[in-house]
Amino acid sequence: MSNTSKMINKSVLQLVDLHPAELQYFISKFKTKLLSTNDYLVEEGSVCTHIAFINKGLVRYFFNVDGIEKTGQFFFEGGWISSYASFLSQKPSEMSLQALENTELLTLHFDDLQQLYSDIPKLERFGRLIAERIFVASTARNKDLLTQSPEQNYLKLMKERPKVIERVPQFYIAQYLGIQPESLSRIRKRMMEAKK
Amino acid sequence: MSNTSKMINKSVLQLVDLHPAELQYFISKFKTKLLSTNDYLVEEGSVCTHIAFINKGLVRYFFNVDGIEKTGQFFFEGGWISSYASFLSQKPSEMSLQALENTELLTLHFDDLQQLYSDIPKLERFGRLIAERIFVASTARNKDLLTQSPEQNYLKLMKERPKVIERVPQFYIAQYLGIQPESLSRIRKRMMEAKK
DNA sequence: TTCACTTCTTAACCCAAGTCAATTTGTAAG
DNA sequence: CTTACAAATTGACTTGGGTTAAGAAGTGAA
Repeated sequence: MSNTSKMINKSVLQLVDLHPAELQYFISKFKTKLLSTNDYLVEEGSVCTHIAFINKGLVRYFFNVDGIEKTGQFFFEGGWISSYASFLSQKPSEMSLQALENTELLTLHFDDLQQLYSDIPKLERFGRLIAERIFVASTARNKDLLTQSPEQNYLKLMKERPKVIERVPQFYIAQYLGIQPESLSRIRKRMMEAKK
Repeated sequence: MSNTSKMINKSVLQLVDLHPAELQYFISKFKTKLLSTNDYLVEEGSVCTHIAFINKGLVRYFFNVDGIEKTGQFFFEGGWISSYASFLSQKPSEMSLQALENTELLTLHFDDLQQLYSDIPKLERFGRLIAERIFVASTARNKDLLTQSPEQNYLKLMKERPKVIERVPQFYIAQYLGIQPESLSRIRKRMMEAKK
C-alpha cells in the first residue's frame, strides 16, 4: 500500500469498515494535488468539484464581504476540507479555500464520490459521518462566536489549538476572531501586561 | 393516510424516494409529542434521544453560559429539530431545546432511526441530507455572526424571516443577535428615527 | 547588506454595545 | 378593574473594538 493511501486509510477506517478490495477501489479514485502558499483550492463563485484530504500543510476558508476577507476556519494535515455547501449542492461557492503553506492534498471528485456511493453503499455512511462531523465543529464555532468575546476566543485558540497561533499569520487570526488586526494587537498587549 | 403522516410524507419525499410500504413503515416509527410554551424538549446535560419534526409551533435552541442564555436558532412548523451533536454521538447535550409556543412534534427515537437505516438503506440518504442541510444553515449563521453587525443581522431577520420578529419575544431575539435586550431596543429606536 | 514590501504595533479619537438603574408598557390572574 | 409580574424602553456612564495614520519589526529578493 502506498504512503498516500495509508493516510486516507487511517482516516477513513475510523469511519467505515471496508474490505481490502473496497478500500483499494476507494483509494484509487483519489488524486494528489499540490498547492503553493496562497494558492486557491476553490474560488468564490466557482463550483467546488472536489473534497480533499490534507496530507500535509495548512488551508483556510474565508468569505469576501465588500472586499474584506473574513476567515471562517483553519485546517491542518489529517483534516477533510471542501466548500461543502457548494460541493453538496454543486452550486457556486460563497467561500474561498486557500493554502497558507505549501500543501499536499488528496482530492476526490464529486462524480467519483457519487459513483462510490452507488458501488459501495456503506460509503453513504462515510458521507454522512463526514457531514455530521463538520456540522458539530460548525455548531461549536457558532457557540463560540455567539457567547465568547474576541479576547476569550483568542485565549481558547492559544490553549486548544496552539498550532494556529504558531503557523497562521496574525491578521488571518484577527479575521477568524471577527476583529481588526489592530484590535488583536491590543488584546495581545493587554494579555502581556496582565501576565506581568 | 393520516393527517400527521401527510406532513412528514411531504417533507421526507423531497429527500428520498420511498415505496408506499417503506413510507408506511418509516412513519409508523414516529410518535406525537405535545409541548406547552416554555416546556423543554432537551435539557443541557441530558442525552438527546429523538429527532423531531415540527407539525405546529415554535422551538428555539440555546446555550447556557455562566447562567446567561444565548439563543442559537428558532425553528417553525415544517422544520426538523434535535440537539444533533448529542443525538448523533449519544453524549450529553451542550444545548437545550425549548418550545416558545404550544407545539406539536412528531418524534423519532435514535434506536428506531438506526433500525430504519438497517431496514431501508435508502434512508442513510435521508440522514445524510438532513445533516447536510443543517450544516449549510449552520455555515450561513457562522458567516452572519462573523461578518455582519447586530444591526445588520436584525435587518436581515426582518427582511428574510419576519415570522421570527412577529412570534418571538424581543429578549430572545437579542440573545440570537448576541447582544443585550437594551441594545436591541436602541437599534430599533435608531431604525425608527432613520425611517422618519 | 540594502531595498522594498508586508505584517505588526502604537496612539488618538469615535462610536456602538455593556452595565446599572429607573420607568413605562404589556399581560395574565384574581 | 386592579394587582403583580415580566418585558421593553430610556438615561448616564464605562468599555472595547473600529478607524485613521504613523512608525517599527519582519521577510524575501537583488
